[in-house]
Amino acid sequence: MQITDFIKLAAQKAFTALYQTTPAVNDITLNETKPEFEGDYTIVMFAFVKQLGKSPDALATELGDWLIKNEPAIIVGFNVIKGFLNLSISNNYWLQFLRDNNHPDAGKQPSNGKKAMIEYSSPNTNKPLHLGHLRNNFLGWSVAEIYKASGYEVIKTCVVNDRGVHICKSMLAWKRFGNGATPENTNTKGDHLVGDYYVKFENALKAEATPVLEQLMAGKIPADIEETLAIKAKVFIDKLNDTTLSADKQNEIKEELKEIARNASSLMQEVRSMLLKWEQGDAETIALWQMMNSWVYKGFDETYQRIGSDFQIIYYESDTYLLGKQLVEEGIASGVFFRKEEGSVWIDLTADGLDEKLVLRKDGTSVYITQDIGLARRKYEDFPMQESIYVIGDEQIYHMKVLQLICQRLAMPFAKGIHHLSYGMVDLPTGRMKSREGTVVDADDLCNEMEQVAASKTEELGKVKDFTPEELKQLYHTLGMGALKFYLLRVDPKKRMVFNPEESIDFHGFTGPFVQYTYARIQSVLRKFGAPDLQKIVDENLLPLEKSLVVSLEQFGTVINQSAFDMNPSGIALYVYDLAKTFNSFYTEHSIGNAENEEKKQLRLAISQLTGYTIKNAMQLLGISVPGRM
RNA sequence: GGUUGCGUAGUUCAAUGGAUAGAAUAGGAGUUUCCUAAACUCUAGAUCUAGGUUCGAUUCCUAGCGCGACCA
Repeated sequence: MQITDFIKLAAQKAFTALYQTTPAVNDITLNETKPEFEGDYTIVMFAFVKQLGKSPDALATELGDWLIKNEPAIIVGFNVIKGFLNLSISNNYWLQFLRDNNHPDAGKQPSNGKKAMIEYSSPNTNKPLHLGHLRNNFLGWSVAEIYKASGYEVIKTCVVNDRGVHICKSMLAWKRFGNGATPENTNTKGDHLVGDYYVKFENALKAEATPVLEQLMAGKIPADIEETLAIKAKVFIDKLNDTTLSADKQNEIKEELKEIARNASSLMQEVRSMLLKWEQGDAETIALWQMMNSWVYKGFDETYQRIGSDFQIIYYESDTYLLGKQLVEEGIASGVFFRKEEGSVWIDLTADGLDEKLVLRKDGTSVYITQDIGLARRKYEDFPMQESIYVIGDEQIYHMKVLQLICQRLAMPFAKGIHHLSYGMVDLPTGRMKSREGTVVDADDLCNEMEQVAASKTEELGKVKDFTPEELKQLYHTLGMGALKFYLLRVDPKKRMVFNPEESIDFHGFTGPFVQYTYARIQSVLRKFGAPDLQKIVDENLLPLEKSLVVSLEQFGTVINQSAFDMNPSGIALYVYDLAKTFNSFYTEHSIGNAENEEKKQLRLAISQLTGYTIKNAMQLLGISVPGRM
């Protein structure tokens, strides 16, 4: 049991014994004691003052007295300051903790018998991965590791959006401008090659649509435009003549007209007919689609391997996009959905504060949510889990809310365990990434850059002369990825964040490499002095100076559980950085070699070793590896 | 327009309703006979505005301002 849980339970017993009232454990506020006060843990008394009709200080004193009398082995002293009860934990407890936990699995929790599925990454097959995907991947991987460490059986999954308009655009451009280009004959990574043709398509589309847009903006509707588009265009053109509109509104209208111009183009018509052919199973189209997707997958695999990402089950949208229709039919029968007169099918979510939501069009085709319902069911059939976590950007919060509600209405057993781990967009210091303006940061390029900077900074320091080329390559990879992952994971996922390229490759301060450095430093200590001999440490009074570090080490299990509960790796990053910092600070001033006596030396070695284990395990939860030397 | 998220040092991030709001970085001043100076020690600097709830509010509530997202 963690010491914090122990104290809370003890305090609960104390309340029962002293005041015949038993507060819930969660209502007892327990903090680490601030360094300027004496003690290890602090109970805040104010919450109980009113109910018990005593002053905070009187309560604290009575509680403290009871605790040292009834738990003398653990709680050995207390002081009361303005309603805060500061408790001192016995040195012997901490020493025993060091003895019991000095093993490589430090901090990991036993199995809780529950299963969780984590969906992350979920790329489109028309473009290479970019910075936003990296945040997604790192989050998904990390949360999976955190869940494992807190006792879950975890399965990682990925949903590949491999069909639809976007990939048809790349296919069409390749057919038109490709001249038989392949990844091999152009020496280009497959996902990048397909992405290049997507860009070529967009450029060609722009060239075709611009003159049309200019006419529309001038109030003219071209004669060869499709009728439905012409009607729509007229509506917006009329609005455009309204001079009282704000600049924002005018821009909105301009965007609408742009969309119309794009849709009116021959290129978009071809894309749509290509998608239709795909849906009808046209052999030539399918073959092209398979070939280009296979290029993309090969490219993705390379990137995934490099950034450390894998999946136990991969779902392809082309396999699953028809799922869900059956469930809609069943839902109509059971009254969850209703059919409107013109034939479309809806669900009424007004009782939950949302509106009515379409689940099947009047022509019987599905919408996104239909597929997602089907896939949710499929996932459960493949892996009956209690928790189903979706790592998806925060622009889909509404969509995910709807999905969960529908699953609940359909009485799916896992519905309550659906969590949307939403994360904010990654911005650049100059603003948001825009593909149209070419400011998107490519994942492969970024990884290259991180490793190069790691190399040049390391060489500057000149400490790696005895490394083999293979070791160096490995080290630069470890450091570069460590910096990148730590930088993206240290921020609360739900917040939008700024990615500053220069800051991300900084190796000082609150960074991955700082923690990696501390680990390497500890390994160096252990190489020099050997493993600690715990049996040699018998005097518990040696501990006080190093206690803050031991207290932090003991906290690791609590931090894991909290991070799992919040589905937020940033707590781990904060924790491991703080641990590394405390270690560095202490052992820069108090060297192990100069310890006053052998017992003290062994104690410091033991703390160093456990710190090493803990750093390694914590970093593993972030998907970051640590070098033995650097 | 409706729904929703976010506003904290110059900058990037913290703070289950708790003690004097923490870090990092940039700025200023120091520390290399000693296990890794990619380190350490000082120093200066912040809660968008107005109300409310509370013994106590960065946190909860209401309104406003600013930025974003989603929906039509």
